[in-house]
Amino acid sequence: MANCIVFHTQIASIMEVLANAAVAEICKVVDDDYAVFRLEITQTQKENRTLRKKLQLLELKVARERVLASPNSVKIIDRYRGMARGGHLTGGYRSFVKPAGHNTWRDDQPITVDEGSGTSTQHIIMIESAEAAGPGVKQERSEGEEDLRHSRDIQTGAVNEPPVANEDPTTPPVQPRTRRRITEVSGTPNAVLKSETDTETLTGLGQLGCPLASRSEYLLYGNTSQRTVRSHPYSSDLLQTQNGPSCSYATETEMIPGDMPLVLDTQTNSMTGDWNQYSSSVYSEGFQDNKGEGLVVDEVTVKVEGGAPLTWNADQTHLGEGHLQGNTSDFLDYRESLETNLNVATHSPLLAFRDPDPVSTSMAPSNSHGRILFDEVLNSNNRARAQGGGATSGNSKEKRFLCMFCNKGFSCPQKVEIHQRVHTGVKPFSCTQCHMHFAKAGNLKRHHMVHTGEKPFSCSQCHMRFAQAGDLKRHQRVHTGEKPFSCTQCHMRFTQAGDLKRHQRVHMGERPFASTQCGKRFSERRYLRIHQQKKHSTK
DNA sequence: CTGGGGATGGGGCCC
DNA sequence: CGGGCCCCATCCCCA
Repeated sequence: MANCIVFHTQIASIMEVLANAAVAEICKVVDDDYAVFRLEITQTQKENRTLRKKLQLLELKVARERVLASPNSVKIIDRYRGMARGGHLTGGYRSFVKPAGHNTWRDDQPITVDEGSGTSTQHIIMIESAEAAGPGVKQERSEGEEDLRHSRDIQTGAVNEPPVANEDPTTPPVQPRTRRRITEVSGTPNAVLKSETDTETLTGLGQLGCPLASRSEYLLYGNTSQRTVRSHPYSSDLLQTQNGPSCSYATETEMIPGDMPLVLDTQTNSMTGDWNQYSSSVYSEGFQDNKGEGLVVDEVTVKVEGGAPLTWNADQTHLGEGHLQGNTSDFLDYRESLETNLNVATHSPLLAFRDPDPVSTSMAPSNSHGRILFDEVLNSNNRARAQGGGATSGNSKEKRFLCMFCNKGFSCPQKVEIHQRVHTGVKPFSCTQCHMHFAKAGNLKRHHMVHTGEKPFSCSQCHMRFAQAGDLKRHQRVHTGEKPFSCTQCHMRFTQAGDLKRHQRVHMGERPFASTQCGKRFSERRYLRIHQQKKHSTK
């Protein structure tokens, strides 16, 4: 019995020793592998850092070479720079900026009053062809001395506080603080787009490493998104890291994507009513030139060639609900497209500094907008074709001017500028007799017939008259019986495409209009409206 | 739910 | 190059 006990004790001790040995072995193996793994990670990270630095150096070098080689090839021109230097920009010019369909106007919305004749707030960015090596964008500082002062103002201001105008210190910051009557803002030189980059405007570019493009083939036409950063409440953080007042670009190391403030988070307000915050920061240099003050514009005179000056009175603040119901969703759709299309987002003013992905943001040396655009253009052709709009080469009329929002190609920069109003919501042409605003002069002219009652198109088969030829054409299907739009799911045929589309909701069971109160959904907006009216009357 | 007209948005072409 | 115009698509509203 005693032997048996001793035997069991021995077995137990042996097993314990074996178990300990096994655990030790396992631990050793794990530790070894872990150490190796960590070592590999560390080495990879070091390699990445080294390569990144090399890449930056190379790009900087190429950029400088290009600046020396071709000083005139890329222009981002502020036609108002001269005004700013002359000290006449205390009020700035206003960008009449509104997201398409944003159905409320605020007094402080900046206003742009020009047609695509080269008198807009936007800038042109020329982009190198895909064949050219290295980044091909140079950006001309546009604010000039005004901007430098602005930068200093921000830098000396309190961190995380929005820029405050000096004109009226009694007014709370960010609130509209001045009311100005602006006239003849469109009287700026039309030749801006053709002007050459002078040497003065190159100041600071060497630091920026934003190169000039030679033999430019594609042009992106747009805004400088760094403005978004500057007007952002956190922008002072970014600005304070800059090397000099002439440089408004932060380098990659300065603008750590992961730590980057999400501009859109703030600007999301713009989608829910504070569009002005976005529009001012991105599109209105007047805003910048006024050190961030929110501006109130009472009245703007739009000079339209051959016509009487058109005025928009800010007191007529609201666009008609009916006119904008659809457009609101248009803008939201656009925003959604930006958010779901990273390629677009990288150069969108909305999202230019939003991307927290260090890879995408590090694409650009110094995070320069130009490089982002450059990268974008390299990929633009296929996408533009996919979007059905932008053939950028191979056409009889080469469309080498690209929209910076959707990459659609146009044959000349003015067309791009006009087209980009689709995205920016800029509507420089205002009706003198109502609140309506239009992106194109022709649309305003056409709209004018609403007020005059002019209906030059008369039906030959009935008494009906129409203001537009297309309306007459559409009407004549009533007489001809032509119903070119047929439902694929039933026998129904329609004279209008919209009728077919509306009808197809019957089959789809689509109910896109939901009540915000009870969530009940309707196939058409009017049913929702009726429902809400009923709810309202029962309260 | 359909028919039909009013009106705007926006691209393209022409002068 | 810029303006004007045409045209199509689309939305909206009312009957």
